[in-house]
Amino acid sequence: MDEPSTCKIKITEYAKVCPNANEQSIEKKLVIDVGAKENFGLNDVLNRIMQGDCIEGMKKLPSEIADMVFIDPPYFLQLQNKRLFRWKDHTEVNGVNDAWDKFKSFEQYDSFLKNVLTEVKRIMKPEATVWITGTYHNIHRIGKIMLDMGFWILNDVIWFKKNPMPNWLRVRFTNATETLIWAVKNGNVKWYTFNEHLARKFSLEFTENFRPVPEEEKIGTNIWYLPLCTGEERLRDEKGKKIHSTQKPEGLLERVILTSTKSGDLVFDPMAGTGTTGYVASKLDRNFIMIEKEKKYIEAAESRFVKLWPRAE
Amino acid sequence: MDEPSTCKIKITEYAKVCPNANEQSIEKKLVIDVGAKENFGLNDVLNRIMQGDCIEGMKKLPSEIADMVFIDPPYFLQLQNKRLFRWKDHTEVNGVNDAWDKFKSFEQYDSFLKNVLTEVKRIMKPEATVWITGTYHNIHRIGKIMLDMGFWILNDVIWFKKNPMPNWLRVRFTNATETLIWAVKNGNVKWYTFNEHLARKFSLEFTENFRPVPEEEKIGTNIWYLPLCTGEERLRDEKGKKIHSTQKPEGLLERVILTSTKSGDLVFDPMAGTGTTGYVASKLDRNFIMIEKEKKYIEAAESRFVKLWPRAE
DNA sequence: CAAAGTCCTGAATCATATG
DNA sequence: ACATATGATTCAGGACTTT
Repeated sequence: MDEPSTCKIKITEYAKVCPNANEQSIEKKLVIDVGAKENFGLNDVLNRIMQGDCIEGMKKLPSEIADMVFIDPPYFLQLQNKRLFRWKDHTEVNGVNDAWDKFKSFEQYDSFLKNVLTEVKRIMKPEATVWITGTYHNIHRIGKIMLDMGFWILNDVIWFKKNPMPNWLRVRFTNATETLIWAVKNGNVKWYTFNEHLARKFSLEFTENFRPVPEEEKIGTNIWYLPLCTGEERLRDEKGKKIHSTQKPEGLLERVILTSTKSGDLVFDPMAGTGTTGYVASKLDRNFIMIEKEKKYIEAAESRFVKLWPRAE
Repeated sequence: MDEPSTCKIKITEYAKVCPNANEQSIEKKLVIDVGAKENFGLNDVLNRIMQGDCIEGMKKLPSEIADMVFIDPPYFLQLQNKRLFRWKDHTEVNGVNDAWDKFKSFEQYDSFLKNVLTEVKRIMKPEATVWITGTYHNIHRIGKIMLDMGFWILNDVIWFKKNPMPNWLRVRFTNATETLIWAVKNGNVKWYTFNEHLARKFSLEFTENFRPVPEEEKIGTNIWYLPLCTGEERLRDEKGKKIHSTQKPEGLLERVILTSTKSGDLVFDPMAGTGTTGYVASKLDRNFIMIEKEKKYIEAAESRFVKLWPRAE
């Protein structure tokens, strides 16, 4: 809209930050090891992915640098190693079974999230906002921790999935939603960014496909109607296997970023996975800093940026 | 559907339970004081409202009697009075400001809810389910407590309000949802009641508002699209002032009761307010036990039952 | 080439019975 | 406590295949 682009980084600007950038090494330069320095300045990490533990990485970052933080933590699904088959074709449902989603106890999970949120709070600018995703497995634990830490919740935003996996044993409602908590550091923060006209647009996008919407009805509600991450967008390996079991759709990040940041803002993601947050941020003229531990996810993220950013001359 | 009506209580049956029932005193007999006895048997309280403190009342009830429990607790909106008026009900400055929603701290709120849930768990039959409502102010605290207590969450159900109060200051998304947690006592419970065909029906109503009605029913997703409690349904005093600031719509209780109970089941509500739970349960051929402290709410509830139940001969 | 049909799969705490 | 077999059929979106 009418926000000025203050510090947009594309490859030419990016090269200034990373002076040794060249055509052959661009993929390397996107990534910086968390252990590379004692502490990182903003220019060390701007529009880069820090490879390593997120707590360690965050502790090395300056305070009050991020305009918005997006956190997609492990959900701690506790699937109990049960296997679920589709009767029709005897195929097995490929659920989340990653090591990073396993915790020994609620206490351990809570402790991890509290440590994350403590550093996140420090890294946030005074007027910054934070988004965090979850389902009923984890979102309540997170919300409770945030309230206890003084975070002030602005909204619960409901992601209503267009194409959820149906509950075909019919023992529950089909779980078609995820919840995003949107919050500021405390109740005194008033000047955070909220682009209300875009919130309206996203809220009514699906309604308007089906019927005319009266003007008075055009409010930006806290429900987003979006499909899962599938098709071309889903990152897969040579064998066609999905690289990350819970890759978020770009559309979700677009909504998060467009409603809660301005052009040129700095978006921080401490658990980046395949880098959807920074990738979308960059496409939308925002800057980013991301942290991710697993190499295979980082490599997938790199492949996205290589396509996005033209090579340096 | 095809469930037999096992122990439906209308006024004639009710008179058997309360042998001194007669035309003049029916309204009194609906209510029983929590202090009336040391302990209550099922027949003492079946289809009656216990007047008094809910913890005290629950402690006097037998174990494992309820097939389903519905809890509409205080939401604890009071942290910073300035913000409240934006978020609750139709009135602008005159939102929820009731004594029952005031707690001194998160700890006090948590403690209250934990005590409630401890008794609720005891009162639930082994295969019973429990519903509890909230917004982002309180639902996360409740969810966390429930998980810690071993409750096993089946679903988050999102009540998407047809007519939420618009956020006219445009500083947040319009908060158009409330969340209901639906749970069993622990993860081993498998034979709880879930009427999947009705879940589908309710889910379809959402769809109907946004697109042409499909030929076949959709899956039963965890989103319900319902208006707030307004109009005729809203209980008001002589001056037209609403009696309860957060009266739940009957449609919400219909969905809760129809999807998770069978005809003849016993529904328990420890914080009954104006008695919507028992009123709807009774209309749907379920039995109820309710507890409520405030006399003005109980009188409003009585007025509903007087209309519902014909006088005894 | 368009249209229609097939196949696969998704953050899922999805059941029961028999060894 | 595991592991395995059985049972009996959900849906939207997208990629792919066939007509």
